Amino acid sequence: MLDVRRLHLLRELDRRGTIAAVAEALTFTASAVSQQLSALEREAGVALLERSGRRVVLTPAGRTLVTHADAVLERLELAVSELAGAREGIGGPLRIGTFPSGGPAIVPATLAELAQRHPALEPMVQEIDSARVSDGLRAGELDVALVHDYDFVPASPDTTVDQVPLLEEPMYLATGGTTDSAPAAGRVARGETLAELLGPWAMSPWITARDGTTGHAMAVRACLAAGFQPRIRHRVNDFRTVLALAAIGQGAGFVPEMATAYAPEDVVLTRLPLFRRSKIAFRAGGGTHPAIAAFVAAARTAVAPRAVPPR
Amino acid sequence: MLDVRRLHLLRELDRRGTIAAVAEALTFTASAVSQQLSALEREAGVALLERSGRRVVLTPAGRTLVTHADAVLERLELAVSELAGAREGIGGPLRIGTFPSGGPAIVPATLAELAQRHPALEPMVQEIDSARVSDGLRAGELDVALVHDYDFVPASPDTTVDQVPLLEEPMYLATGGTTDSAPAAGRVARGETLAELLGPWAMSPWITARDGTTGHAMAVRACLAAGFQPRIRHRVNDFRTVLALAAIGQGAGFVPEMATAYAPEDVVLTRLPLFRRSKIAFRAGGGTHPAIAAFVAAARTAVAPRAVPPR
DNA sequence: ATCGAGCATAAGGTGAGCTTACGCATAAGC
DNA sequence: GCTTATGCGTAAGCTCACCTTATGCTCGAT
Repeated sequence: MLDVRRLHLLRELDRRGTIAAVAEALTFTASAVSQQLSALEREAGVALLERSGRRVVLTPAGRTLVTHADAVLERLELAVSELAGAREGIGGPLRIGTFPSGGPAIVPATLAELAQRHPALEPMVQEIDSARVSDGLRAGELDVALVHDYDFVPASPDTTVDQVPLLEEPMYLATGGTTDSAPAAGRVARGETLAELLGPWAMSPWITARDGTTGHAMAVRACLAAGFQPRIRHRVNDFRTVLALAAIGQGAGFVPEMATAYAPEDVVLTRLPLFRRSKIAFRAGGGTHPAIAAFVAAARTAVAPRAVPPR
Repeated sequence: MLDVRRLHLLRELDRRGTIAAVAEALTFTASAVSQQLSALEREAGVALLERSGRRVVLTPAGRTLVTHADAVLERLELAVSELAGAREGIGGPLRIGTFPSGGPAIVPATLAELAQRHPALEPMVQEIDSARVSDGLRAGELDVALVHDYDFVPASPDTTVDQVPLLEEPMYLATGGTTDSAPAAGRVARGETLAELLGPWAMSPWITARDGTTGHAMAVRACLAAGFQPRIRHRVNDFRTVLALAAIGQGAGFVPEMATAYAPEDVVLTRLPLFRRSKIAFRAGGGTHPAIAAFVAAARTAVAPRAVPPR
């Protein structure tokens, strides 16, 4: 019988790319991982990896074996969830990951709701980039996470992670009355196309999230879709800072609806036909875990009435 | 993560009923199994077994966990099969179980076919009662097995074992010309009902397979369906012996079509609307294993043209 | 050319998991 | 009713699988 712990290592190798990274993620030495993968190859009787430069890559046989590993581990996760359901009461630690802007807006309300319903639960919140969430979930550093994606930035499909929708917010264009190169017209009416709404700000400086984030990618691609390449002047992730900068005429930026509550008086907000979708992610098979189900329910209550209705 | 080896033990406990039986089957001591199951309960955080007299029975949580164990182990079996497919060439030992009457008829022809196609394969044949086949497969003592069932004796469904049909044979009634209480009529025409065909022999002595076999159960139930309780005089499994006894007027018996090739001259054979279905069984998920697929193909060739056409 | 990253192997320590030994409870047998 | 056998659990000890440390090799980058 194939050793499932070793299959787990192979799966992580497929995801993370190097033995060293797998070892680091699972707090082993690289030597231990290398030895176990060698043992797995012996069990399998087929070459699963081959060296490529100073790294290793999976052979076709190795990659198909990873798909089986995914299936096995998902089923084990489901079993764990059902066992947790069989234990009476919901309690213990729950490791929650959240994208940074979820911190002030969604998380506190959710945790308050959760604490009221399940006092024995010990939530542990940790900010984490959406891109690193799936690694964190698989490594067991997280049990559940708030993530989001935007139009123009499709989330990469990942069979090891399940997601349920939580919130769908329109994005707003934040601009100031006295922007360097602002058009003459002030507020623009709703309902027009993205190109029409963003076009007037084509020559304006822009405020986006930092490079490498999905927010940054969204901003650039939205502007490209509107027909121009944005000149990015400021790169900040915090939406309150974005709003403050826009208010003093330092450029145009995108903010989600949630952040508009913090908008200064003199910022001009234009609703865009562009959406940010917040979701709750957890390990595939973990949806039936009572603590995770409780978190989902609490989050939905906390963001109500703006929540996406449960399927 | 739940330990899959322990889940395997739990599954075997569910199937075999006692820890001692599991230990015996997997060549452990009962103590080792007991300790591992205790550890599994600790992992699970829920009671999985409880004592009942001097045995243990699974709790509801334990039973649902077994269904997950089945799924996980099936997927692992599938993974092993695909790995074997990735290895070039088919070779190594193949442990084959067969019901006793399959020995002379099907097995040699299949093995000859198999040896011709895959000389590196080392088939190992072992007679085994159909009732014990699924235990043998799960314990790894067998890789593939010839089994059969009869009308009136439904095979118990078992999700851990997959089966493919091989052969469907009519059963024949074997009688002698001078049976103690034979009816006047000799050979009976085909196509009549079971009651009409068996009825004349209601008062005859009968020759059936030994108690506790499916062949015995089939005989009794067929006679009951025909409206009488058979008086069983001889209990032998070997169909050639059944035919010889019937020929000398010692009673009526059932034989499958395959056995009719060995019928003595003076035995009377009557085709019955009653069938024996031979199948090939293997561990769930093992159907894609190249050696098993090769065995199935060879067996089909060997029994052609009487084989059930592949689906 | 030098250095660092990444992987593999050798050698050694340690804990998980096995066996043996024993005790207890229950069911069966006389 | 007492004895016996069966089945399970715990205690103690041993062994080997698996991890760490140490070392070397290869490849790519500066």
